[in-house]
Amino acid sequence: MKMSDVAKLANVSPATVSRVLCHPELVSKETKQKVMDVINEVNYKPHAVARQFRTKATKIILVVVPDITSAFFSEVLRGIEHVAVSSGYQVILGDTENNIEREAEYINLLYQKQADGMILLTARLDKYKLEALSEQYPLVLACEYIDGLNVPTVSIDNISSARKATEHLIQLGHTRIAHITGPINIVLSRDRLRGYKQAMISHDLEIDSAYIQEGDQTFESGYNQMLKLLALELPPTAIFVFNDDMAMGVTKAVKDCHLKVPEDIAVVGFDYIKMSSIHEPSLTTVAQPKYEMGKQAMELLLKQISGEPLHKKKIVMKDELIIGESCGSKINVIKSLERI
Amino acid sequence: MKMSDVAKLANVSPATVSRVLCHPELVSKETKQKVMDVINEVNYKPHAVARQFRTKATKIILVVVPDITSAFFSEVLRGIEHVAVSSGYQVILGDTENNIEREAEYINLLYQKQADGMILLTARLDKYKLEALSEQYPLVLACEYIDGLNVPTVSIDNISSARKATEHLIQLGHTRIAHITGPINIVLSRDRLRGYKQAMISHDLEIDSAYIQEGDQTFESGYNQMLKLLALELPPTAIFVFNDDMAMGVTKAVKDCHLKVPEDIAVVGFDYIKMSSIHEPSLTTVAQPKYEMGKQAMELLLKQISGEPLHKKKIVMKDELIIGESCGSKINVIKSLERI
DNA sequence: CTGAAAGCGCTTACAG
DNA sequence: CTGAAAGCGCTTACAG
Repeated sequence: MKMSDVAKLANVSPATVSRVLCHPELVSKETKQKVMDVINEVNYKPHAVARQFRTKATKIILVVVPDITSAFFSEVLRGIEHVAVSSGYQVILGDTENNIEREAEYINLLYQKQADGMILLTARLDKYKLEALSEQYPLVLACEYIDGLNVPTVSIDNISSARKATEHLIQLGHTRIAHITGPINIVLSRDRLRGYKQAMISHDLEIDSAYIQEGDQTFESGYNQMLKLLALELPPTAIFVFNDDMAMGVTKAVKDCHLKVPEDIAVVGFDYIKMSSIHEPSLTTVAQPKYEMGKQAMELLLKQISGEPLHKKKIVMKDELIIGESCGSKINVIKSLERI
Repeated sequence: MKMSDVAKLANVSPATVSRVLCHPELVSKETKQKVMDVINEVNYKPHAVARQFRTKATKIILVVVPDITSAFFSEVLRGIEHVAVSSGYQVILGDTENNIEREAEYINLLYQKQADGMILLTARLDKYKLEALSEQYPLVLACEYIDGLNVPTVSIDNISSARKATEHLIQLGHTRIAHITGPINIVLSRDRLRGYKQAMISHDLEIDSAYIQEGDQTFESGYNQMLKLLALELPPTAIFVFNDDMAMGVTKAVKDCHLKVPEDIAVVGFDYIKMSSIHEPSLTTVAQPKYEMGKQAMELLLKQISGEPLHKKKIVMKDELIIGESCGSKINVIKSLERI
């Protein structure tokens, strides 16, 4: 059943059927009724691809994620999907499984006009390639970003949030504070490390390179890196960890060494994933507004698609230090005051 | 840049360019080379939608998920995506946020020929509607299913796995065994409840209706339902829980009542999500081969799309009882022997 | 307010 | 092995 069949049954031209569907305000009430009756009677559904082909708009956007099974990204994705669907867009999911080549492959979908725009939740590709791409197609970076890149981006200020997390430990009286970073080839890891260092330096605390270990984001690596730190001659009394998964691995390592969190070691994580409050002890951690970041990213993309000018290319979201039991402090929530 | 432009530059017809791209074996070596040179030089990418329109195949499949943020579904989804991408398909993500109407909306994408097929990870729609749909379009149910429905399905045998989980508790000597179900409008909940009852009856244990509580799958509801059970005059000594999220809520409730898992209450969960082994105590739980189920579902869908006859319409995957510390037993893994 | 006609960019059956 | 031509199902600028 196609549009011309509907037209015949309703005794109108295909153009009129199309107008009833796309621009009903251009059609007389009677004609509209007549056409709608036929459409409902035969349960006609317009052929989406034909429409896409004709209008040069797919109403599809592509979201590239480094790992869909991560509790963090799936929340962001949900925010994106929610806004997309309520704006009539569908979401193609691109899981790179942390593989840079797959990241590059998904970009082809844009060149092939399979999608009207793209949101990258991972930004490990070449800076200039991304910049060029962004000039040709609607593109938004979210969560991850690239320094000095002129592409619309939604993220938190990772440097300042890492600084605040570290300062929280300093304010509790700790001086031997370690840091487990994420993979150091990711900007997020470098920025959080920078925030940690800023806090240490501004409080005249020594940065001991043995206190800085690189993890790979997993529970296991948090566990292993913590064992290393505990084996030092002078182990740290507190640690700021790149993400909650590793922070949970850290507390496990502490327990396995017959020490206690927070009595012997204070721990701060990052992300405020669901498990961080269920975990025992519950984690003190930096919350990113995951769902909201997804929504903002999609809205930024929609603006680009519709050709609206962007007032702000960089949206910096507010983070929040959530105080759990893993540092032994009693305060409840320190909201970030900074805003850009 | 379109195909006819490439054709001009290469001094061939558009048909030949198309053949180079789609059926290179039909083109002479020299022509092929000449055309490929031009394609690379101008970086030509075929227009995906035009191709889809012409061939009546989108190379897109739709996956409908009740909740993308669930650790369980995101693993299944990853399995689907992996097979899809390596077969040249893209995945449109349909998150219903547990809303039946949104489930129905996504089905429209099939009627509008936006996708070549669909995998449903949720099956809450009308049975006959689904059966009719399955006759018209490639369709696979995975994880969830509908009794007596003649639609290709991938799942575990939930009744037998729930029976085994309950029997594990019985074998440890428990007689007062409770069960927290999932939302009872979902088949999975009803089937796991049935397995629980079968185990109790076949060991001549009384089924006390006060020992059966309905949860909503969340940590919080596991917590709340367990508090109810512990408030009974004669509380249970063991409990089989519909899923791991609720099982973690259960152990939290037990602790908050100054009791211990497994010493005072033994707990069995379901799903073997990542957290269940990190949790303390680690959970005894039923593992479903999540990733593998996703792969199988996609392969079943691909067969339907390519018109291959299906030997088996129902694929029943093996489950496995993972023994953690939450029941106090020492055995390691009881593999299910059943297979269909 | 409505219709006739063109055309979006490909692929493929047909002819040579 | 290659080309000319038709056509996939819509939408929209144009004419009336």
